[in-house]
Amino acid sequence: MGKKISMAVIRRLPRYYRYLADLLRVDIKRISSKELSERMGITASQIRQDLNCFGGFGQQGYGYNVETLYKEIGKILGVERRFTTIIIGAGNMGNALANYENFRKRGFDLIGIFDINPNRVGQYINGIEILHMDKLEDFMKKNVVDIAILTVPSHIISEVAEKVADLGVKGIWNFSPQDLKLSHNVVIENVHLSDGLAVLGYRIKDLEQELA
Amino acid sequence: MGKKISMAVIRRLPRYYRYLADLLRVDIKRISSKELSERMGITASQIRQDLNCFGGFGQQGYGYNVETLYKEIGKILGVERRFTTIIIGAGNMGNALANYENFRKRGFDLIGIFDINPNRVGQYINGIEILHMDKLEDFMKKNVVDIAILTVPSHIISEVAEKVADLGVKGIWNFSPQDLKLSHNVVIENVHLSDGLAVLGYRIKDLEQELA
DNA sequence: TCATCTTTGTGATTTTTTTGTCAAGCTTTG
DNA sequence: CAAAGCTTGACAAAAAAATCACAAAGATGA
Repeated sequence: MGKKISMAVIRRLPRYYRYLADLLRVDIKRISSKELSERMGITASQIRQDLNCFGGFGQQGYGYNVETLYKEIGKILGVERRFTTIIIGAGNMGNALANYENFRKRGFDLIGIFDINPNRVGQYINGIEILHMDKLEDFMKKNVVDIAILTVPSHIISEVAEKVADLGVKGIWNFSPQDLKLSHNVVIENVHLSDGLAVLGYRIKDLEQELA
Repeated sequence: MGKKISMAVIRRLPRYYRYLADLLRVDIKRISSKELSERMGITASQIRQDLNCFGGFGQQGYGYNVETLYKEIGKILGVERRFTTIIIGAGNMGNALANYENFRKRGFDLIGIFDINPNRVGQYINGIEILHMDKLEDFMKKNVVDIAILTVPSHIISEVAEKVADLGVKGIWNFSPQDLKLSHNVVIENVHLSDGLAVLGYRIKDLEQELA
């Protein structure tokens, strides 16, 4: 019955969602796969095939209703459901993420921030008090935490990951350069910012050689 | 002659590079595609094929010399060449990136930080003074800047991008939620952190349904 | 209302990516 | 130094992803 949808498609959904939000903002009511393809720089065919994985949102001769499509993709991504998150590691990156307003709009509610540094504990970020890691277990017993955002140093990442997994998080967003792998039934997304930068470097070198 | 190497392969290189760095750190001298495949969770066949795109670094019956391979991949990625970078936008994310020590190790040297906020201008991050955007043009005429890291609000992103492109950057690392597209010969990597989070949300929902 | 246009959804086709297989060749060991 | 054991590189096969192409159906406009 449920034909599995490929990750390639899933990873494009947030991008569709962003473009649709842009259209909504400028009050465009309908859009054809052709026009969207021009804006996004992908083929119309791919757009139609992607969207069709989730059901026929379009209408022949008309295209897609922007608002409907936006809501549908939001539903697929879980914006409606909402997820609670905590940040562990209130360093520079943790701080930046805690201040990122967009997450809330996309369905993610930050409900706790933890650190081990006594200078940080007790401070507030974006209205949320930084708690000591000692309080983590207690906190997670009193609150449902869907996602742990880990911005801790590499050398403790797996220890912290194991801990939050044991305490019942459903997903981990890992910002440490160390890849994470757990046995638990926990979904993991590893970020690796510098990988993107490295690819940028490669592409620059490549372009230079091509032009030379 | 030069058969083009696919992006799929390129995007895996930084990951190989990280794993090799780990091996070096624990003083492992040689590694077979088989063992590396077990550590990385991909097939040995893929590793051999990936590495072979750039030349035969391995040796039958022995495997790959970790140090050699590490250096070779570093060369491919441009670590040897090094790139100069500036950060535009000294907000939370700009601040976090400016403090990220790993970039230097990976071949990227931060040489300037710019902002428009008078409270930020004059402050130092990681030993670098935040300059006012007014100084950007002058700075870029006196210094070769390879990469501009843009952590500015969406509504000014394309303006800033155009500017740095005109002033000669070769690459842009874009952290604004708005996709960038320029006509110039400038390489662009869009980051979109929240897309990753959205995918995490999807995968959690998906797993829950599967288990239900 | 009818004819023309537009645009979707879908199956077929092509391209790309990943995986499997094995001869060739180096390493290791006694 | 010969035999046994590994492991690569290359090619073939399979799988996955992207693109093409078109019938079907609604939209538009006279």
